[in-house]
Amino acid sequence: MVAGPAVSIRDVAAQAGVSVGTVSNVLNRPDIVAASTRNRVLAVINELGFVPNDAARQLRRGRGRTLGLVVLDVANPFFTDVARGVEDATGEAGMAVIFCNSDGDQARESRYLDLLEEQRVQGVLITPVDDANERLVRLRDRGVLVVLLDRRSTRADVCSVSVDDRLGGELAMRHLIEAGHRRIAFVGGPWGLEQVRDRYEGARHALREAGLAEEHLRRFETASPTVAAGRDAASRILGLPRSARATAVFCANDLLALGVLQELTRQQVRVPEDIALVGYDDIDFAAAAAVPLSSVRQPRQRLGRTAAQLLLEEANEPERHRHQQVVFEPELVVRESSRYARPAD
Amino acid sequence: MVAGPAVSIRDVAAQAGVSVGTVSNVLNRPDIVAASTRNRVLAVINELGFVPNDAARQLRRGRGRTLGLVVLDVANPFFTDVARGVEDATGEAGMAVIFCNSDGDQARESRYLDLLEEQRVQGVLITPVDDANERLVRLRDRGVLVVLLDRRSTRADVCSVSVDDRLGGELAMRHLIEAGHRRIAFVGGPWGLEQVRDRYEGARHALREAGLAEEHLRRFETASPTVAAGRDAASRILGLPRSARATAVFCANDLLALGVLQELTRQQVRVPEDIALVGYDDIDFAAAAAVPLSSVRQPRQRLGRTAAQLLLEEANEPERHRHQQVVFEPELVVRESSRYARPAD
DNA sequence: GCGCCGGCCTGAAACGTGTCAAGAGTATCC
DNA sequence: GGATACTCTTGACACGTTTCAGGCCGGCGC
Repeated sequence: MVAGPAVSIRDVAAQAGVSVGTVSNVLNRPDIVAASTRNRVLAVINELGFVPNDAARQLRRGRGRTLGLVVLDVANPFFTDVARGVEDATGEAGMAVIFCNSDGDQARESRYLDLLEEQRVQGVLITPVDDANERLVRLRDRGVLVVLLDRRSTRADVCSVSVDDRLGGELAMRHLIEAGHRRIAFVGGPWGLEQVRDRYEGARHALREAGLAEEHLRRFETASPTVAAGRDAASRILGLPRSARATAVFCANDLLALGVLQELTRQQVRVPEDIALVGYDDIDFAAAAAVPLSSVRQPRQRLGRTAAQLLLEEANEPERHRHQQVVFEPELVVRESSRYARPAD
Repeated sequence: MVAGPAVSIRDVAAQAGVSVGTVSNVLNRPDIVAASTRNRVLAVINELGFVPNDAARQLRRGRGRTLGLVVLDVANPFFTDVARGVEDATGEAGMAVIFCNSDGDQARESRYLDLLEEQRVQGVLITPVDDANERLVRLRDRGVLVVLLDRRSTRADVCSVSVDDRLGGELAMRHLIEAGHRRIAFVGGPWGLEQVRDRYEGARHALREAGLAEEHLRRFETASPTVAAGRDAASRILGLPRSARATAVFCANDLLALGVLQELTRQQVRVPEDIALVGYDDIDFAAAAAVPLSSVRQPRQRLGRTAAQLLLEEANEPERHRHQQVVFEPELVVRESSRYARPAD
C-alpha cells in the first residue's frame, strides 16, 4: 500500500560502503571500477531493488533516451507496421518510443510536438500533416533531431525516408490502362497530404505517357483516408449515369479501397467485372478482403526501421552522419480486384 | 546547425527582471502572481522560446507526466483501437503515452517494464503476457500505478478493465449450436493467454448447457494469435477425413479467423456452406473480409479510455479512488460467415 | 503613529544523477 | 628508497525545476 521511499544511488552507495560516484561508474563505465567493488555494488543494487531515475540522468546529460513517433492514423495498419519497424530498431538501442497520433489534425500534431519537446526527446520521426516544415525546422534548430517519415524532405539538411509515391501512382495506373480502362476514378484525400497528391500526379503521368487525355482520369477527393470515406466516395461514383461511370477505381490507400469495395458490393456492383479496383499500401488485410485487393506495396516495416536507424546514427555519431533522403521503390501486387477486368463500355 | 543553448527558466527570469521562483509560479500557479508581472514574464517566455524541461520538473516532483501502455500486438487492430481510447483520455489530461509492444514475449514485456520504471511513469496499463502478477505487484509497491487491460484482476487492490470473455465464448458457441452444428473446432492460442482460455471455457459451458458431450468441441491450439497461425490451423482442420471434420470453426480472435478463412478459400472450402466461421473482437476488417465475418464485438475504444481514466483518477485523487474491476459485456454480431450454415453430416 | 494583514515576490534548498579534478594506495623501475 | 606510473576511489558541483519560509510594502483600523 505504502510506496516505499524510492531507493536512490545514494542509498546504494551507503549500503555498499562506497561513494555515489563509484555507484554511478558501476552503472555507466563498469570497466573502470575494480571487479570486487563492482560485484559488491551490483549485489546491493539487486538487494535494494534500485532502479535508476532516468529523469535525473536526462537532466544531467542534456537529452533523454526516448524519441517521438508522430503518425497520421494509428488505426491504419500501414502505420502500425511502420511503428513496428521503429520499435525494433529503437529497442535494440535501449530507447523508448513515445507514440503519438496526429489524426491528420494540425492542432493535435502541434500539441504533440510541444509535448515531445518538453520531454527533451532525442528526436522525432514524423509524417507531417502538411508541409509545415517551418515548425519542424525550428524544432531541429533547438537540438531535436528530425527525420521525415513516408515524406520526402525538400531540404538537404533534413533526413527523410520515403517511398516513391509518383512511381507507385504510375504503376497502378499503367496496369489499369493496359487492362483497357479508359474511365478511371482516383479516390484520395485530404488533398493536403503530399502522399495523395504525388500518387495522383503519378497516375496522371502514366496517362500522358500512354497518350491519353486528362479527362480519362477523374478525381474524387475525400475528407479523410479511412474506410468510411471510401464508402462515401463509392456512392458518389455510383451516382453518375452508367455511361459516364468509371470502370476502374484507383485509391490512394487500402482503407479507402476497402470502403469503396464495401459500398460497391452493397450496391450490387461486381468487382472486378463491373468496376476494377486498385489500392495502395498492401496492408495485410488487402489480401483478405471480400475481393482480394490489388495494391501498391510499400516496405512498411523497413521504412520505420530505416528512419529510426538514421536518427540513432545522427544522435550517436553526429560527426560521421550525413543527411540523406532515402527513397524506396514501391511494387504493384495484382490480385482479383483488378485481374479479369473487361471494361464494358 | 548549432543548437542554441537551451533556454532555461533562469534566462527567462533574468530577462524579465524577476526571480526564478516567480517564473515557476507563472507557469504553475498563475493566479498568485500579479497580472502585470505575469504578462511580462509570458512575453519573455514567448520571445525567448522557452520550453520547460519536463525531466527537471519530474525530478523535483517525484513522478512524471507520462504513462506506459503495454499491449500484446501492435499489428492487431483490436489493440490499436484500445490505444486510441487511451490516447483520447490521456491527451485531455495533458499526459503522454509510451507505447510498448510485448509481442506476447515474456522477456520483451519485462524489458519494457524496466524501461517504464526508469522513466518513473505515473502508471502502466498492461495486457500481461501471462499471469505473472508478481512482477506487477512489485511494480505497484514501488509506487507505479497498475491497471490491467483486457484482463480481469484477481486481486481486489488492482484495478482492471476487461470484457467478459467467458460470456463471449458462450454467445459464439450457442449461436453455432443453434444453427445445428455438432462438430465444432476451437482455434486459439497460445494457451498461456487467459483470454484464449476463457473464451474456450465459455464455449465449453455453452456445450454442457445444451446437453452435448465434450467431444463435440475440438481444440486447435496455435502458436500465436495471428493471420498466419490461422492459416496453419485451417490446414490442420482440413487434414482430417471429411466425416470427422468440423462443420464450424470458432476462433479466439479475428486475425485467426481471417487466416482460417483465407486457407479454407484457397482449398476450395466454402464459407459458410461447408464450414461456418465465427471470430472474436469484431475489428473493422471483419466486416470487410472475403466473407463478412461473424464476430464477438468488444467495446475496444471504451476499454482503453476507461482504463486510462481509472489510472488518472487514482493518480490525481488517491484518497477518493476505490480499486475496481470493470467488466464490459460482449455482443455477438452475426454476418455471412455463419449465417446460412446447414451442417451436412 | 502603531500594529497588523494580505498580496506579491525573493532566495535558497532540495530532487537523483553524471562528471571530473584530485587524492589514496600500490606496484614498478632504477 | 625514492620517484614514477598506474589503478581505483572520492567528493563536490552542476543540470532545471518546484517549493517554502520568509521579506517587503502599502493599506487598514485604532
